[in-house]
This record gives sequence, C-alpha cells and structure tokens, in this order.
Amino acid sequence: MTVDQIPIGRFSTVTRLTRKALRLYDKRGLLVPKAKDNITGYRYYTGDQIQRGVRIKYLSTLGFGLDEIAEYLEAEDAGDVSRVSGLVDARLRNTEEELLRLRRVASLLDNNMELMKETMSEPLVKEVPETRVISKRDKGPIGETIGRIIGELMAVIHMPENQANFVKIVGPFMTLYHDQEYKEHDADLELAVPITGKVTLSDPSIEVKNLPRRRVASLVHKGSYETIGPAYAKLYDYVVRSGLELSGPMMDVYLNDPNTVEPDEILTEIQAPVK
Amino acid sequence: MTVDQIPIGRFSTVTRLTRKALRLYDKRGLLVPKAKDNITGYRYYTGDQIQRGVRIKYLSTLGFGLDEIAEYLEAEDAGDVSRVSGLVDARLRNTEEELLRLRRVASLLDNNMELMKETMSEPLVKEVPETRVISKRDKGPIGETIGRIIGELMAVIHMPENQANFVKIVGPFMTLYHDQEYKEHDADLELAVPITGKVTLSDPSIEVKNLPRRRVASLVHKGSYETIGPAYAKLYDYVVRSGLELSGPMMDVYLNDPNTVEPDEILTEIQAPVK
DNA sequence: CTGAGAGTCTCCCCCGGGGCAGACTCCACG
DNA sequence: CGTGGAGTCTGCCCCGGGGGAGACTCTCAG
Repeated sequence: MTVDQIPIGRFSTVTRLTRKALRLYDKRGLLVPKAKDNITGYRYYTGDQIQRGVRIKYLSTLGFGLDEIAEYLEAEDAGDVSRVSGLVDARLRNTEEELLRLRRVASLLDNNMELMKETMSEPLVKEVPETRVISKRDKGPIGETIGRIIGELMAVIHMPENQANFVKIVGPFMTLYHDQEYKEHDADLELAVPITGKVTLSDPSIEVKNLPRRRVASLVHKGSYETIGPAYAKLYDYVVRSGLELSGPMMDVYLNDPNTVEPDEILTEIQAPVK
Repeated sequence: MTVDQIPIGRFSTVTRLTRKALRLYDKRGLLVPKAKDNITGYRYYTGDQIQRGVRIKYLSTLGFGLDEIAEYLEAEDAGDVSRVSGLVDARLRNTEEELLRLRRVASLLDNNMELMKETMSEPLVKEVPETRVISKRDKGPIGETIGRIIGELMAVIHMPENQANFVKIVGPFMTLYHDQEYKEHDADLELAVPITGKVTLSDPSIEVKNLPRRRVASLVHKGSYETIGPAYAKLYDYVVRSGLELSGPMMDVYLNDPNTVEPDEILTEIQAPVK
C-alpha cells in the first residue's frame, strides 16, 4: 500500500498538526512515524496513525501537556476509565482557575489603573501579641498551595472530635513566606489561623503552636492580589525610612474572605516583622 | 547611602519578581541594577528601582510580553497617553479572546466527549459550480486573520457605492488554506464570499473573481472548531478509499454564523478538491 | 535524462523563565 | 582572624514549539 506512505506535509494538513510539532512528537516518542528512510531521514506516516494524531491535536487544544497526553492515550488504550476521567477533571479545574484569573485581568485592563490610587492604608508599626494558631508548612506553587492548605486546616478544625471540644477559629487566616526571595512555583509557605479549644491532630504535618509576640510594620491593601505590588513597595519604603530592619518572614493576613467578596473589595494586611 | 545597595534576594521579595526573572531583565536591559560589582558579578539595586520593578511585575501579570512592557514604560515616561492606551486595548482584546476560548475548552472538558459522536455528516463527492466571489488573501495567525479579513470584506461590501449598486452577499463565507501543510501562526489564507452586483474596489489587495467549477469531497461538521479534527480525518479517509487524489487547497465553508449561534451548533463544511 | 520547483532534513536561536550544579562571596559569630 | 552558612554567580538543560538557514531529495515536465 503506497497509499500508506504519507509524508509529513500531507500528514500535517490532515491532522492539523504543524511539522514542527510532528518532529517534536517523533523525538519525544509520542507519535513516531511508522517508517523512516534512514538514508534521507524522511518520515512516512500511515493511515492508522491519523487517528492518534487527531487525538493528540484535540487534547493539546484542551490544554494538556505532552506528558499528560501520553498518559491519557495510554490509559485510554488500556481502558482505564478512572485514570482518564481523573486527568480530565484536573484539566477542568485548572481551566476554571485560569478563567477566574483572566476575568480579573480583563477587569483590571478595562477600568485601567483608576482604582490603583488610595487602595492602601498608611503603613504603621504595631505590636502583635502572642497568638495560638493551628498551622501547616509546605512547598508548592504559590496560589494552589495556599488554597490547598487552607482546605486541610479547615478539615481538621471541622473534625467531629474538635467540634465536640469547641475548637473555634478566632482570627483571620494568614500566610508566612519563608523564602528569602520571591518564588512562584516552589514557594516555602506556612498557613496559620488563630484558634481556641483543645485540638486533636491526626496529620503530623499539622501543628498547634504559638506565634510569638512580634513588632511588625503593617499596611492594609484593598483589591485583588494582582494589584498588591505597590503596597509591598510602600511598606518597604516605610521600613527603610523609619530606620528599621526586617527580621523574619513576611506575612499576608486575609482580613475578609476572597471567595465571597468581590475581587476589588478584598482586604489583605501585609506584615513585615521588624526589630 | 548603603541603604540603597539592595542585593537581588531582598529586591526579589519586595518586588515579587523571582531572581531568575531579575537576571533575565538585566540581560534584556529592561531593569538593569544601578550597580554591579564587576569582580564578583553581584547585582545591587537601588530604592528608586523598586517602582519600576513593581510596574514590570504588574504588567507581566496582566499578560504583557517583555517587549511590550519596555514599550509601555517608555511611552508612560514620555507621557504618550495614546500609545499606552493602545497597548492596553490590544491586551484587553487578546484577553477577551482567550476567555472565549477557555470557556469553550471548559465546556468540552465538562460534558466530556459526549457530543463528539454523530457530529458530522457522511462524506460525499459533489460538483461545485463556478462562483463569483469577493476575496482577499493574506498571511497571519489563523484565528485572528480570518476574523480580520472578514471584517475588511464586509466593510467593502457595505461601502455606500456598493450598497447603491445593490451589491449583495449570496452565499456563505469560506476560507481557502493555501499552505501545503498546517500552519498556526503564519498561515496563508484566502477569505471569499459569493456576491452579486457591480463592485467598486478601493483596496488593491481585495479582488472580485470567479472561483472555478470544481469537484470536491465534502462533509459537514457540527460543533466548535476545536472538535473538527475527526472530520478532517474522516474526509481524508474517504478520499483515499475512493481512490481519489487531492488537487488544491482545502476549504472551510461557514454555513451559519459562529458569532450568533451556540458553539456546538456551528456548522462548517469542509471541502477537499479532488480530480 | 535532466533540471526546476516543491518538499524535507537537521541545526540553531528565540520566548519567559524554572531547576539544578558547581563555584564563589558575603556576613556574623566565636 | 577564621569559618560556616546563607547569599549569589554563571552555565546548562527543560517546556512546546516558531522562525529561519543551508543542504539535501523527490517528482514532474520537457
């Protein structure tokens, strides 16, 4: 069947994958042409490979990465329905997060910069008393990880034993940034929330402890997290001008609930520990 | 002022730009540390540079590329309001397109693959008569370019002279893919729409001509463009099985208006010219 | 049979950084 | 004054391809 000797250009038009992509998939082992003339190096695909090519293209427009696509196709061929739908669910969740983010971005671009003035309070230095908190420290991509850990802490607090012991949240959630630099994808984060009551812990990575009394420079920012930049700059400027020195991890304190409040009504207190 | 000797780690926390990003911006000339110890290579930033860093971070979360950011900041410093708002508008348009696309993707992921069956007609071979069209051929990113050219053609058709001469659209828009392979970012496209009446042309790149009579293998696909893959595969399979040979650019014919109809009701006819 | 034009090959640099290795440097403490 | 740990440096490979160069090959027409 000479019909089944499809060169890359033709295969490209029918699968709507670019040549560049096809060569890459060949190298990665994702879609290897059935025949390759190893004198000239020409790739020749067969008719059966079109299905796989189309599948790959589709999954790729849905936003799957190449490794995920390989896994997906493998699971599909093996009839492993749960693995397939797990991958789809994960992708759907990512897509929806991205949608939320882009909506925020679009609204910022739309009423451009208007709201950026006067969206923060004046910085001040204050004393924060010792606080009993439940907390967990972990590493990961900054946004997801914060959400995930908050969920885990909430789960512990709402366990029947703890509810029976009247464990209660008595202050806002806060994030401690333990890195000495800003990281986005592998940040070292600690989430903490003030509580009362006798807590039973099951997960060893979650602990109850006292955040020590500390002096902080602090400032409250109003608006979505994307616009928090100037607040950090202002707080730092204030610290330097006051002749103070930073002495510990920065903290974000979530004064209201970002999930229930409009994005531009979100209140975040930034605390910078000083000596 | 030793205070103004800010090493990269500290500068990173206060601007929320990663070190990697800062080093890149240095190399690209976007944000060059005021001082660099050229024995040790250590970068030292100053307090004034924080503003610029914060600006860059903000623009970058809005989705601007580094070149655009440089242009934006330059225009902003020069007080060139129109250039700034031009950049913002362009970004907003891109963001909104991306939102539309992600919404389609999310809905595909949600009711996963259910609709993919029976969303295309059986392929057939037919004779298409010679047709008088107004058309324009151009290169560019596939999605945008199609939209743009359609807009240009519509503008010509709706010019007063042409309306006075009863120029009318008498058939669906169609795209001819002139590349011998699939391209995404620099596709060679021709948009055409059947018309009647005596047309006055102003733009030399737009022409009125006859699409010659031709024999095509054809199939109608129902659904958003992301799911069109299997239709191409099926049509190609049909062509090969029928012992036919492809002989010209593939065409997409838009049987209804993608902008007014629900995404999964979109009808696209695919035509593959055969000998 | 030969040439031209179309198709294909590999290699290299680009985006906007992330992750890591190996080497160097800074600062504070003893 | 030395040393250890934290901070920083450069350089390399990775993502998922896009763009282009320079060389080779295929096929069709004369």
